[in-house]
Amino acid sequence: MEKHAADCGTQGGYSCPVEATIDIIGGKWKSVILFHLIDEKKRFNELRRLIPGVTQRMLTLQLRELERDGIVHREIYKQVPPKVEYRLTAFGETLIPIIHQMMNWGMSYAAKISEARNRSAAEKL
Amino acid sequence: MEKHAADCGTQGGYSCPVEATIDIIGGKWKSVILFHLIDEKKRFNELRRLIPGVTQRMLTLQLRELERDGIVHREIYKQVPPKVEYRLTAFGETLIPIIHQMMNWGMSYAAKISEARNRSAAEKL
DNA sequence: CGGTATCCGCGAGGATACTG
DNA sequence: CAGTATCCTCGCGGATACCG
Repeated sequence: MEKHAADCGTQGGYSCPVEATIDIIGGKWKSVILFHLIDEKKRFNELRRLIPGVTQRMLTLQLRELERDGIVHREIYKQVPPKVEYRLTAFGETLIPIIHQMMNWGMSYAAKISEARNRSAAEKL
Repeated sequence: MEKHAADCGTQGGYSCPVEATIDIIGGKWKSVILFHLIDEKKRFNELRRLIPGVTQRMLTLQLRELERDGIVHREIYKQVPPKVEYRLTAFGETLIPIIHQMMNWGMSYAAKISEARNRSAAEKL
């Protein structure tokens, strides 16, 4: 690693700072999970209900990755029936501004996307 | 579509606004491409050089998707040797705040990620 | 309730070669 | 220079079944 960081601030094996970020939140469901954890901690099946498209398996996997990366904390209550709560860690909370920005953008322009895609799909005929 | 938007502002077939956003910029290289297009338009091989990990094929594919979604514009100069420039559209520029936020986060915390991953990898032994 | 375990298809994405 | 075209692999992610 002798190169003097071409143009971005190269760190941690990424060629560009946004690459690191997308590596963390780029999973299919991660940003959505984080979105739902912003306000308050949630139980596993709560998240499942909040995210209609996700399967149990995928929710588990994505949560495990977020846990590994130090973004969410998994609290297990030793009782029957079991109870597990997920919440953002302090580190995870540093992502909130990004999620908020993504939420705002999505609310403003989600409609335009379907529009643009329909247009280009129509042109293909 | 009769449901009254559970909790997020449901639009365009997404259950959550951030889902729409990640659908646009969630591709493996899209956010990095956008990052490099923020300041000024770039030629194809310029982008290749700026993004060491990307293959020619993937760069093309990701650019085509961004073009389809109305995020980038592709300007072809009819000459030999060919010259093609990519730049953000006005719509694409609405994503700049998100990219900036991702860049800032990446610069601040990219190091912590490798750290967290190394730790959890070490625990697995 | 909150998960694993297993099987499997499909498509994202890499490698290589060729082209206008 | 800026792409297609083709082939191939790998692992994401769905479906289903079972467990503490």
